[in-house]
Amino acid sequence: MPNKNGTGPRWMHGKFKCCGYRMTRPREAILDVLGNTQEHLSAEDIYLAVHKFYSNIGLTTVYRNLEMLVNIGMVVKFDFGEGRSKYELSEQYNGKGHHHHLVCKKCFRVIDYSDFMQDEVKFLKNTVKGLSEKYNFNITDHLIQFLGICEKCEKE
Amino acid sequence: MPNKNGTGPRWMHGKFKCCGYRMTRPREAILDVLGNTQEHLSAEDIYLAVHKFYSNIGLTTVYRNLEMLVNIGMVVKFDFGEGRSKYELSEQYNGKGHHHHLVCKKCFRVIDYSDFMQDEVKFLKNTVKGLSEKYNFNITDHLIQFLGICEKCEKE
DNA sequence: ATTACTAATGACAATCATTACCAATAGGAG
DNA sequence: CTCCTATTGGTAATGATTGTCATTAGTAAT
Repeated sequence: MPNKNGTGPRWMHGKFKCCGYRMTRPREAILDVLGNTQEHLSAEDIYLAVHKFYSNIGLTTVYRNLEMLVNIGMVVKFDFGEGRSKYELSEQYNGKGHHHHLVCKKCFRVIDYSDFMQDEVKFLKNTVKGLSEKYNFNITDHLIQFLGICEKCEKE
Repeated sequence: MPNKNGTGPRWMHGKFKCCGYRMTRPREAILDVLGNTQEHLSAEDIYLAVHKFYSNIGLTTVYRNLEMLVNIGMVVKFDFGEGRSKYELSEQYNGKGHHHHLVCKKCFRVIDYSDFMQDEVKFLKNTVKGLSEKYNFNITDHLIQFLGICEKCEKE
């Protein structure tokens, strides 16, 4: 599984070393799983996927590495209100680019969108600058999410 | 404590009946606590506050009622990444009006802001309409949050 | 007021995601 | 190849939230 069709985790061996981390099999496997899906995976989803190939990699290790990957900015952690976190590669690595989510409050289905970004950019530019100054707050990220009822749930 | 300085929970006796719910002491107390703070409270915070006045109200009841209040739209539940949810009265009731949050990733301090809303409104108008149509998604809410490092943590 | 019906409660146990611990293992610099 | 120490895996612990169930208390109708 590692390096499946050449897109494997060779990406960031460099990045890891820079940050003082070692490249290990669990890390390789976790990044591979995240790199080969369009879904938003939970820690357990990732554990199960990884487990098929390396049955000795433990859930604890998956959690630990996800935390580390979030810290160095390679992975983003989301809470869609399901009671467990979901993870995806950050926008430099995920092939989706900058996007946000539509979340169904009923079934928790998540739709990625990257439409209307010109409006968002305009809005953010002003707002981030203004808020940073007014509140002396070093803004590094934003979270934009639209909640509601998806097409399927609406019909029921 | 109920009806402290006249702002008590008489508000919504009507609302409750409409929805088929009964007005009970725990509900009154929970709404009172939420109505008399500017903080973002956890279920346990609320339990402790309520407990001072009515020591027989249980934590389970607090959870159950918060869930119900969220369902009927009187309370909003937030996840700021601390591992437990925070609650506040929804914007019709909280006296703050429409606002969003600046969240410190380090200490989890939360700053409410309601600045630059004209930019937000413009952005939302277009985007909500466009997304609803494109994805056949009935958008009822949005979540906008800015993350970063607060003034205090920046200094450390 | 009193009654009767059922929503709501409180105490406790159970669940489930996430973390802490610790002895054993394995990157990788030299 | 060796050594140092980051990393691991298994298990136990934690902590927020939810399920259970017998008891209590709103409230609509009498």
